[in-house]
Amino acid sequence: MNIKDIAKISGVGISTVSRVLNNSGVVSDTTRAKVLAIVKQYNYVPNSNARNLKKTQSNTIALMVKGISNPFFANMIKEVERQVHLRGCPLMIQQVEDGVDEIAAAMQLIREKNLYGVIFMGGTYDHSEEEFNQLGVPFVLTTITTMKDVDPSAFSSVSIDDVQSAYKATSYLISLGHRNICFLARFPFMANTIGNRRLLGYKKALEEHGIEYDPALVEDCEYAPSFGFAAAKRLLSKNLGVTAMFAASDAIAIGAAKAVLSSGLSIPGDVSVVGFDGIEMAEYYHPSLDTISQPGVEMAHVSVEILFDLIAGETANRHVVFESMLVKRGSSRKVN
Amino acid sequence: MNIKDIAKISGVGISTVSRVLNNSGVVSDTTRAKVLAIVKQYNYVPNSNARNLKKTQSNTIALMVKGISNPFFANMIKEVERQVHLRGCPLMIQQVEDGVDEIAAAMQLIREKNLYGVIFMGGTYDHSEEEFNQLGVPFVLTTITTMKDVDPSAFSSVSIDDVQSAYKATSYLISLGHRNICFLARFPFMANTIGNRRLLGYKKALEEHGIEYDPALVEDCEYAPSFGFAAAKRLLSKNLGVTAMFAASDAIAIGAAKAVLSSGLSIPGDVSVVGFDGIEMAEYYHPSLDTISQPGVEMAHVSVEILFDLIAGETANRHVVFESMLVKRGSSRKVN
DNA sequence: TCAAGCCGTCGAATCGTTTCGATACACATC
DNA sequence: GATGTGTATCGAAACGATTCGACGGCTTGA
Repeated sequence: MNIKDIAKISGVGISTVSRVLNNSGVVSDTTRAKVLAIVKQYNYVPNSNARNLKKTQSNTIALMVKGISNPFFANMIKEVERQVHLRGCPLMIQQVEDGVDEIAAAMQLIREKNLYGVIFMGGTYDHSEEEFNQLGVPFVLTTITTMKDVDPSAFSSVSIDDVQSAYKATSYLISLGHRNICFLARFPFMANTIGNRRLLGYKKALEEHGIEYDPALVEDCEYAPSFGFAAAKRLLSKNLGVTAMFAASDAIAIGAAKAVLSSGLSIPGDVSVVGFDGIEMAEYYHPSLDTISQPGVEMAHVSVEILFDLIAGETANRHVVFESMLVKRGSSRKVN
Repeated sequence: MNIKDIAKISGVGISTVSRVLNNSGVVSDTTRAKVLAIVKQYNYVPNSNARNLKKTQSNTIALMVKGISNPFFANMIKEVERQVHLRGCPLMIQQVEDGVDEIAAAMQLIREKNLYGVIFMGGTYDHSEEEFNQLGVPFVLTTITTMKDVDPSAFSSVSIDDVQSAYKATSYLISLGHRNICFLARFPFMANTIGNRRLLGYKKALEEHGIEYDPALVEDCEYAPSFGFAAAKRLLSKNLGVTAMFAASDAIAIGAAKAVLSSGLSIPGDVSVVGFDGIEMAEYYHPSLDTISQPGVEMAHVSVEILFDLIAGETANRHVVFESMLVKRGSSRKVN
């Protein structure tokens, strides 16, 4: 069943059917009604391959994401899918494995599928302005840090201020009287990752309060409970008198908390713990974990909004920086 | 840059380029090398809209899923994406909102995009054999229950035995001496959902051990911590002398555990808790939660495998039922 | 009455592939 | 030298949509 069949059955020309379906050009009301009836009757759906071929553009949006199963991302993906779907577009999701060039992967997809737009989510991008520009379709960087100094007018982005957020968390712990605060995050061998940016905030808070930075208090670990657990175990075994832990994700915090609790220490009695992200599980941990919460759903929502604005012809790139929120639930306490 | 350009630059015919790119037909080694060099030089990627149009079939796989952000699903989705990607196919993900007809949504996508195949993940399907058959492309049902009695030869599926798994968990708690065991799951107003199937197993275990089934011990709640928390609170307030809780998901179990712990009761001292799924967070909860673990990654893997077998021409449908595993970690204890 | 203008419609060309039938050449066979 | 058999290649016709230029018939005003 194709447009030709519909045309024949309706007794009109092919182009008339096309115009009815696309609401373009002029069609008399009677013809329109007639055609729509036939379309409905035969349950006809236009073939998007043909349509996209002719228009040299598809309505598909691609999401390039690092780590689909990360709960914070999963939540954002859900909202991205919902919003994109709401706008009548299919969503293609591609996971970017470590070591894969995200832009190159997206380029391939764009050329192959004539994509409508791309959302990049998570990770650190080592790309120049030209590489971004080569994409040739609208795109938005969501919760992404860039290694190279890219001119902000060359792309749109949605993020939080990682330095400031980590500063906030660390300052909070310091204000509670903590001095030996450790920091758990992932520090790959490159600059300006999320881990490094949060480390900057951590250091800044220490410095401002006259606390010397001790590298032994910083542990490298991936953003998952098992790694947080191991990292916290390593830290505790160093006997540095740690009274507080700040983790760069709730998943890490949960693992770290487990390490603390299973060592017979209490939270927040012996060790205070603050996480990052604001995932639901952290709230239902026992004790409920304090955290720096990111408005993931809004961030996803705005990302899609910006993308479709760009698609609609908006030329000015936008950079939306959301405010993170320190959520106090009871996994930290005052010491003296 | 299209195939015509490549042909012209290489000094060969269009069809020769096509044959080189598709490894079909005969092409001399020298010509092949020459063409491939040009393709590489110009970074040419065939337009899949044109290709799919001509072949009236795309290489795109669609995943229809209920609740992307559910951690158990998120983990499976990750593996599905990886496996599909590995086979060189793009993955389209569509979230199925409550009340939406999954098959109809898939149908639309199939017609529109000439899909290669579809994986349905999660939920309860109220569809007849004919409706499934109408899809017209290979498909696999993963962790899905069906309301209608569909002839098993009409579809492929990957699942665990929900009745047996719930039976296993309940029997375990009974063997530890528990009598007042409550059960938390979602019971929508329809038959044969996952919740209902697990309820069957729960009941069967009770019956076999001569324990009378008490509806007051069963609470309806969605598969998320907040609902588990609320449900457990409700239960505890009934003062039924509950000594054990069996939750139909780890997310529920985490919420329920929180309710128990924050009521001043201990786990497993006062109440034993057993979850379902085997997500990472449950292991790092404190105490680590016992659970019925499903091999999600393998299930995802096998789903993709079956799908591609079907695409490759396999005609026999397969039903793979995985074994669930009772994982004991310390959130249950013996009572007398 | 006729030219001008508008409305509604049509058909043909086009998008970038795949694929089938045709062709051109080299070489062996009789 | 005519015929047959491969091998390597080519061109043209699809696939199913969009869109532009053209056209027929109607109204309108001079």
